[in-house]
Amino acid sequence: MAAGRPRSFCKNQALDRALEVFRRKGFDGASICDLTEAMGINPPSLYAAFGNKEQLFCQALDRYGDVYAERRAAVLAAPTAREGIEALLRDAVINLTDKTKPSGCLYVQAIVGGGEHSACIRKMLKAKREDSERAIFNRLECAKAAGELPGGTDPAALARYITTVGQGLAVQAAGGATRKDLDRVVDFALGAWPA
Amino acid sequence: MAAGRPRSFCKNQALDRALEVFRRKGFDGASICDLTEAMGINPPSLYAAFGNKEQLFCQALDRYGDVYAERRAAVLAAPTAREGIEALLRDAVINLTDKTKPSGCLYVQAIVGGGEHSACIRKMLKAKREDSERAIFNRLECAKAAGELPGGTDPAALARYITTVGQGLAVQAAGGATRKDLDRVVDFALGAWPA
DNA sequence: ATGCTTATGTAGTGGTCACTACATTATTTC
DNA sequence: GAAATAATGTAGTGACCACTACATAAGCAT
Repeated sequence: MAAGRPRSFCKNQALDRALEVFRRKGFDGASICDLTEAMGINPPSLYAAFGNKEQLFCQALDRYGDVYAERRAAVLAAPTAREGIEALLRDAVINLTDKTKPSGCLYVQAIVGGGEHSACIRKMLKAKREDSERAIFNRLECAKAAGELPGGTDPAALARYITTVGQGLAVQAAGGATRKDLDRVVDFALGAWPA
Repeated sequence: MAAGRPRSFCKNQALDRALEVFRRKGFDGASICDLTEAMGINPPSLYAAFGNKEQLFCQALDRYGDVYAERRAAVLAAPTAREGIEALLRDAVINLTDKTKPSGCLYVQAIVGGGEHSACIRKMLKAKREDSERAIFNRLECAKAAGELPGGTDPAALARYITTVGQGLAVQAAGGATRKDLDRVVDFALGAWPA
């Protein structure tokens, strides 16, 4: 069994480059030419390594989601749920307004943008969205069990509210809002915390 | 001076059809063929009446914005700011989840989606966004003057928070959230109202 | 070294894109 | 009715799209 010529580029690094292009131009707006140029490879290498444009997008979404799932887990591990959620939103603001990258969130863009994605992409979007909301929900349920939340609080609804605020922040960032603007939004958003 | 052959279609109705296509497919995803088919006209008529694809999109955005500006003004006219804002968000939920139309908001989609729009489109998006936030801000300032809000409240920040929640709702709707889901989000969001 | 396997670079493929030339038709003005 | 004007339908235009055929290069096993 022979092993063949080795790949001359790092798959994850290429994915990160592709992700940036998708983030800046959207799925439809990003051409294979844009992508290959940013990734530093030629079309046949892209297709050999990633399948096609949709599958490349899926893999970029997957990687992007994994990276942020780690951060999410880290900030949610704060002593109290309230601190964890605040950290989550503050962290989101920082990421969304990071000037070294295109503003906004790839997930929000993919959900709202195109609209007619393939089944593979829709599935991935749904899964990652649910992962995120479930992580928040779990933290809240845990908090409720610990007596941090009033008895009447619905953790699922609160989780969805927090998710919605996060998505709103992503839209704001894409529209050019500053970090200061968004931090004040977070201040207000946390005012909804059940007392 | 002669007047020429009259246009055989209603410009506003054609704009509404175009708007629906853009809303469903996004700017990049909507082809001229998609548009002309939905509008019931041929390409030369489209170009003669609207200029080009970008200008058509601009005009669709303009019309869309005007329609919702009216609704906004109507609901914000409620006796108190708190009632007005609640009505605004409840109305948004209803519109965003209207099953007879593609879910979501064209503005949010345009802001978050593509990314590399022409100057004309970016200008329009910015203007409409500011119109919306200013309408909320004005209502809040008026409320503050009337003693409805605590002295320390920053109407600009509150207006941005409300706008952000509305944008988050649009993302949720685009992602398939139900009216019930979003109404519960609004319940929480209003919990942030300064006391 | 030779054969096997896999990645790479060059150079395209058909298809669709936004957009338009042109002849024709419909309407108003004179 | 004739001239002027403007919208319409047919049928394209070159450009760019996602994607690939093919010859070559680079590594491993023997």
